[in-house]
Amino acid sequence: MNTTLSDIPDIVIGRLPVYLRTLEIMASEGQTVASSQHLGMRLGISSAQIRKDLSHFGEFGKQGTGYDVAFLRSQLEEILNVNCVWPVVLVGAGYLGHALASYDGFEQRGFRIIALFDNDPNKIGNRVGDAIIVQPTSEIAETLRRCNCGIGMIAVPAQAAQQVADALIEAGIRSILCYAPITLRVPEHVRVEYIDPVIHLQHMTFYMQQNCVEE
Amino acid sequence: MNTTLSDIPDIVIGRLPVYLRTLEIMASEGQTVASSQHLGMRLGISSAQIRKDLSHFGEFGKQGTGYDVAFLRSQLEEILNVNCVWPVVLVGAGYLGHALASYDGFEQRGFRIIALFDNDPNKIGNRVGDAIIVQPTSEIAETLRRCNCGIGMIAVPAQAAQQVADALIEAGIRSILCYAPITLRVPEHVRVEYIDPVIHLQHMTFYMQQNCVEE
DNA sequence: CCGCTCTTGTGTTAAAATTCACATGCTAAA
DNA sequence: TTTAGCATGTGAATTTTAACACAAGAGCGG
Repeated sequence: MNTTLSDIPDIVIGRLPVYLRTLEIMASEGQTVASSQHLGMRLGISSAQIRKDLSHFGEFGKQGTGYDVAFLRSQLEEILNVNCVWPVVLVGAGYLGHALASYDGFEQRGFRIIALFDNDPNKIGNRVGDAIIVQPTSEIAETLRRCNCGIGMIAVPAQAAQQVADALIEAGIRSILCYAPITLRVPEHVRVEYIDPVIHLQHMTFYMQQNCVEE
Repeated sequence: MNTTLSDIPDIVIGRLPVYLRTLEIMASEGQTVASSQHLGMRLGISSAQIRKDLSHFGEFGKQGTGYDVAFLRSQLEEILNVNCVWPVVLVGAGYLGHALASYDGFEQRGFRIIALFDNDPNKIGNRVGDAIIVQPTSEIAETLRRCNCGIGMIAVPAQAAQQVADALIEAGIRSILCYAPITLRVPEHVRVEYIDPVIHLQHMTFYMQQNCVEE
């Protein structure tokens, strides 16, 4: 650990949440220590990569033993800034929006959906999940400001997604997780990540011959 | 193009679906040609990378003009094996399973969910989406064989996911798209990709200071 | 036909990511 | 205490990925 945070490769950062997720599971299984080799086997990556990744942030292991699961977990939570709960707003109250708003896996891993927006008058006012009421998209800006919320998720149809992104950006969003199958145009200071299952499926079919029927 | 398909880096393959998706959108916008620079601007990557990626598969462009959108699209569809419709089975009929089963964006991009499984007796027999009936998980093997289906999606809670994956593998699945927040243990010949929104959110929060409240 | 502009495809270079390999140090058992 | 077995952290080597830069070709206006 002799570099500044901004020098650490983004690809390394991208693996840390996977390490953290695995440590959570191992903790729930009652395991108290984990070697880089053990972790690597579990994740299908090399032990050297895990050690090198972690070494960017400090020395968390003990020679001859490995890593203390609880300790490394807390260190990773701190590094990733998830030893707390981040408010997140969600736009889109379709099937996907419902699924996300109802998902109970966010809270324990650092996130809480605090608002759900849609511009369908039939949906506005409906309750989704335990405590979320669908609000009109016109209230995005105010909610973001009031809750000091920097993260948005977009779960609207592709043709509406850029417009929604623009509204979020205008309201000061800093990070967007986009489920719509498009690449958003955003200013430099806004980070966007994408989830599109078809991208993954098409990646898979490249390696699959045969078995493709119809049309 | 002087290499075999297996020599092409996986990271290159991973970008092709993004190119294809963008070409589909451009086509729907009425654009007939696209230069690598134009495409690169739109995607936030360099034009050189796009040209180099495509050059693994052939020469699709025209100097001075760029690429014909319809032609490049059809070439990419062929390369990715999505000029057809792949049958896909889905396991898990919770909120997420409903969202996926109801999503109309699969069909036009090469995939059709042909079966939905769950082991909750209260869900079995229910209709989801237009034509899908929830079946018991015990029927996975037979359905896979009957439909000659090689792709599965897992949308069950984390603690059930490995068991579901094992059943799919036992039934001869070749690729799995896993929405459960765990890393699956699978044999060499089975390809797995993962979708976990929290991984993306935690990647984002690394770069976000402040604004994290509570707990 | 000429000259200018544009864009591809690719050889080369540069940068980034991963793996190797080992000195160092901890643990446990005898 | 000594010895054998492990596992870390990290420079160095290797492999992979991305960027550069340009010759060659196409289009277009005059």
